[in-house]
Amino acid sequence: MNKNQSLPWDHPRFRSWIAVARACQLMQTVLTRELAELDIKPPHLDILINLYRFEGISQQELAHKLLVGRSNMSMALPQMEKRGLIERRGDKKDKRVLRLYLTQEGRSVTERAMAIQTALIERTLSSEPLDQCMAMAESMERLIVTLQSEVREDSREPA
Amino acid sequence: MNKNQSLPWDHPRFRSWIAVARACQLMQTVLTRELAELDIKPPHLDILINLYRFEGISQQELAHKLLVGRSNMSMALPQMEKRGLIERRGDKKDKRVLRLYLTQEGRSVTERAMAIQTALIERTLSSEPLDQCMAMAESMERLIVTLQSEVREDSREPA
DNA sequence: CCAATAATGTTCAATACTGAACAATAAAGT
DNA sequence: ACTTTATTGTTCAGTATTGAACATTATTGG
Repeated sequence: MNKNQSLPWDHPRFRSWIAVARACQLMQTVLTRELAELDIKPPHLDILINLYRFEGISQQELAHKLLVGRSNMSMALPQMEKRGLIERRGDKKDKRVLRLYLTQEGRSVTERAMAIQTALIERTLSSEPLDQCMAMAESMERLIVTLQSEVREDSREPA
Repeated sequence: MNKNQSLPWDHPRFRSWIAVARACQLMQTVLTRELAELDIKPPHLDILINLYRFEGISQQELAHKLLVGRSNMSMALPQMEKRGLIERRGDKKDKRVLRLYLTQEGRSVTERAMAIQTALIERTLSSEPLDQCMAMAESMERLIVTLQSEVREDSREPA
């Protein structure tokens, strides 16, 4: 490895990505703080939002969407069920799978939490022109595809 | 909250940010996997890189740069010291502060890990035009400034 | 039908992160 | 000088995340 020439922070793409990662981390921090009034944390919000969009999803599918392990869901979901935010009902056809639903309370909390998150994002990104945001989104979508194929290279998840 | 009109995923900035967050998460997953051969994880790499750049930094300063709590460093650094990657020496002037240094081994591991990370980023971002990357970086820098001011609003960290 | 294989969710031990309470040291105010 | 306040790092209990081993149920191949 050379003296100075190849230091990572001299690579423009490296610097760019570090900025992305840092912004994400900060956004997470601020979001955590703002969600505190609803007494939920970002991981729970991610779950709620997915249940809001995809009623009756299974634990496995949910874990896959969130890029976390199944055991994660097995720990988190019973908590949320005890808090009355969600419900788990066994699938009629397949006794192995548990299908997930929001309760009335869960739906209400989710809507308030999404309002907070959306407001934070709109506020934070408001200074960036819309076409710049869109361009960024397209870049990120491409990255996601690339990275997902790498992830699936050695963990044999079907989709 | 309206029926359909104000669903978060209809907001372009919201969608953009979700993509950013997802890409970050995936990048982290892949990086974790690729760093496994050096037996370190991303949080340790972040520490190592900062020690590489800023020799003799204090634990407090390091925690601040990494956006984590001081207790985090108090847990992580002794481990890394036992592994022979870093050294902690008391400051001559101020007996409270511990200054951090890479060992020879630590420097070597850091260089190999940075090579892995840089390669991953270059490979993943290679399909994005450089000026697009730079534009993204500038957007992110602005976000970081905005978000940092929010973070400092109620945690009285000086800088 | 029955054995082997796969899929789904659970449990458990290990690891990581946080915030609050704490001990030691330094700086400021009197 | 010395009392008060601030700073630095540590400890601890609580929570989150992971991967491996496991139990239960489905599917597949004879």
